[in-house]
Amino acid sequence: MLKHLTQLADDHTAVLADMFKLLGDPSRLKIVIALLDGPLSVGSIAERLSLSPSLVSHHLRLLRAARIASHERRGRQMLYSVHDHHIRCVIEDMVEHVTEGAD
Amino acid sequence: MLKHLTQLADDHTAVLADMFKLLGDPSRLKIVIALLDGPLSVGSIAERLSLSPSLVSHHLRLLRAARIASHERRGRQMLYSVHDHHIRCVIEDMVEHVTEGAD
DNA sequence: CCAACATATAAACACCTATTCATATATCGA
DNA sequence: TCGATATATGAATAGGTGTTTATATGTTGG
Repeated sequence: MLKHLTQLADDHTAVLADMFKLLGDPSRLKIVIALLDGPLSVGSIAERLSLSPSLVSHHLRLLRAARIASHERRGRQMLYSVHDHHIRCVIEDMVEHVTEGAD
Repeated sequence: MLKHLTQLADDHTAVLADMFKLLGDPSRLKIVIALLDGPLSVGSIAERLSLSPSLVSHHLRLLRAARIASHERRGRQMLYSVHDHHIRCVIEDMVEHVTEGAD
């Protein structure tokens, strides 16, 4: 178990940073937040967020590679979901940080 | 109060994304993690992480602007600290996501 | 005031990445 | 199988960004 964050090895922090970087793009963050509400197809995400299906697909591939999103085929479409609940915690904590910061 | 993350306006998610983007750089993330252990001067951060003081100063300016870090003068050096506790939560949650993902 | 130290700032560069456009793959209905 | 739909992939590009180098600002002690 990890007691102090300072014990993190360099390559671990690199992986961590990669995760944060993925959430650091507005389009991708919106996609993740949309997925938190429940599984969605590529097309419905694109429509909701006014993004091209191609762009959404690109982003989803990265999110999948980082285990942030998972996918499952449903007919001719792909249903994407958020892989685990920690992502929701991460985002909610950051929302609190931002809203508290607003004086 | 915010019930669902999907209620976030576009400009709010943009601010959120900016926060994540800041943690998305390895050097900056290491700086933040180092600061979680307690206040540090620019020079000591640079020494600890083997980064140039100039680079550390650059990053700290961005972290300050995002209210992730705060600073206070102590003699001729500046003591930097993490602004609030949510940042620690965010990072710890992400650590859990990453370590769980490793099968 | 002056030298030494600590931090900040500015410009420049190399690298990365988000987006678009075009094309490919895959699934279903007829 | 064929056309239509849904998603994925590849190349190309424009804009952004981390890092370095050089210089400036500010603080302490003499």
